[in-house]
Amino acid sequence: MIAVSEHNAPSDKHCPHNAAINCASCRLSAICLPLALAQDEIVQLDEIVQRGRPLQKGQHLYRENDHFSSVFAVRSGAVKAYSMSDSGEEQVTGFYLPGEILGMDGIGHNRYASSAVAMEVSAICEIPFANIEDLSGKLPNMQKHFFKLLSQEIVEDQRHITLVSKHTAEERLASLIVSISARNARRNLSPLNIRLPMSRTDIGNFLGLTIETVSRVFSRFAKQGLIEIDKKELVVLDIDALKHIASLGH
Amino acid sequence: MIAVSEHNAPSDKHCPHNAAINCASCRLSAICLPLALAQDEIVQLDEIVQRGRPLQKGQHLYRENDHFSSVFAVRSGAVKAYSMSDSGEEQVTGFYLPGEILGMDGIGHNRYASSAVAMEVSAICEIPFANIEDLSGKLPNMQKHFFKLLSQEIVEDQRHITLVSKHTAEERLASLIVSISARNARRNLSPLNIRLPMSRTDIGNFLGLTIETVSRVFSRFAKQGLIEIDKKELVVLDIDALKHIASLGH
DNA sequence: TAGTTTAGTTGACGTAGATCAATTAGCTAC
DNA sequence: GTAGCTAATTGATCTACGTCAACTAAACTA
Repeated sequence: MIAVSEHNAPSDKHCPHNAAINCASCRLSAICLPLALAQDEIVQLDEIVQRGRPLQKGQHLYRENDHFSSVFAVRSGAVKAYSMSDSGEEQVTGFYLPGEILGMDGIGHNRYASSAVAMEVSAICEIPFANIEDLSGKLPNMQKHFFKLLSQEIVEDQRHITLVSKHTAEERLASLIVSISARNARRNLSPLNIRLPMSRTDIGNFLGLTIETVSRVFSRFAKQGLIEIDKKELVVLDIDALKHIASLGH
Repeated sequence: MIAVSEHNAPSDKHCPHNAAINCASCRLSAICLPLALAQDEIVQLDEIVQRGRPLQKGQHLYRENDHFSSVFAVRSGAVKAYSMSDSGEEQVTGFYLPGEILGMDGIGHNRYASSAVAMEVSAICEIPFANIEDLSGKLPNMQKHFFKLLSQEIVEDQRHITLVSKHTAEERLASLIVSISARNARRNLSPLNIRLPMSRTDIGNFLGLTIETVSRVFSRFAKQGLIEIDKKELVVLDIDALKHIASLGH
């Protein structure tokens, strides 16, 4: 099936280190950090990127309150970020797919404001932030891009606030499906055949719903012929209807 | 009363332009942009800051989708940011008090993602972002500070997501009161005698509640002896109890 | 192969907060 | 002074989603 996340692809499974020897040759370069840089600048970025062993499912990339030192790019797999409130309940703050950057919440106070854990086997690029700051002083493109990245995360978080505070369960779930579909498309994966890397619990937590409500809404969408869903395998049958539901007012 | 917002102070009302001839002498310098800069760097910041006429209540600073060019610092008064969803409903995304920076949501796509409107007569400093980028290239302190500012806004937005998706009406409102109280304290205003610059409608919208629920919770807090409230005049009687409620789990 | 654990589904019922509606109190206009 | 507004409060009722509980089906293990 075309939509299976690429961490299952042989290349990643058998030689994860070779999957991207450098940023210039990485197949995510068009959507990841190199996006904003010129050829010779990518070389400089490349020198500071660290490519580690792949993370196993359940392994943490960093934990809330850890000393902040790096941001991370997902190369394959999927990562979940979550924070713990004073009262001990978990809040999933984001899902990160290949080409996406996480860890930027640590810049403000030199400590990560959230924990990040692999939801499946994942290859990760680590970029020490001190090096990013140096490079940003030298390369205006780099500085501009990071300002943009941070600002875009603000905008997304504000959209998410609207989603969870003003929208129904159906609108929230439709919105998540549409978002994942669009992010799949950006990576040249099928936007209609999706393997959800996260559990119902994570989805519910992220959307401010219970697992039961998530399950019921999935069932309702299936009954209406908008999707087919079997555990984590999701087939989108009517993306336009979902987009319409996602953009509905309350 | 000590807690009245300083836009009512004669100095601001009668000579708003003299209130801060430059950043170095501005009484908000300890909490605003100059915070992170050395003396000689503040001079450079000062050269790019534009201090305009005060905004009247209801006047806009910028509107959603306007071309992005500047970020703004509130010098006196209070500003509300809000965005309009596809479906036309308003979402209040933040309240900005003196010393606070807004407009950074525009960096990512060169258009403001929200509108900003004065909730009362407000003096505003405008800082063209192109100049900030230039200056950030030259002054590492400046670059670092802006990265931090952006990151902190991300962290705050994520806290707000938790607030509206996992907390009760009482916890949300207690949280807002505690936040405004703390921000008053930062400006050396009374943390217990507060003049709320925003309407019940704005509070409800910001917290994901209806105006009726906001009103009822205020009344309940008053009945419990935690606050006294008369329209926009709020006296905090038991800040510890409010902090406790604000940090409660769901 | 049965026994336990974990993720997900579905149903019955309860509740926090929304909705609808009536009332009050300032404010402006004339 | 009173008519018309708008912001806020308070009460009565409704409902979307949460809670509690029973059940199914993988997946793990011993």
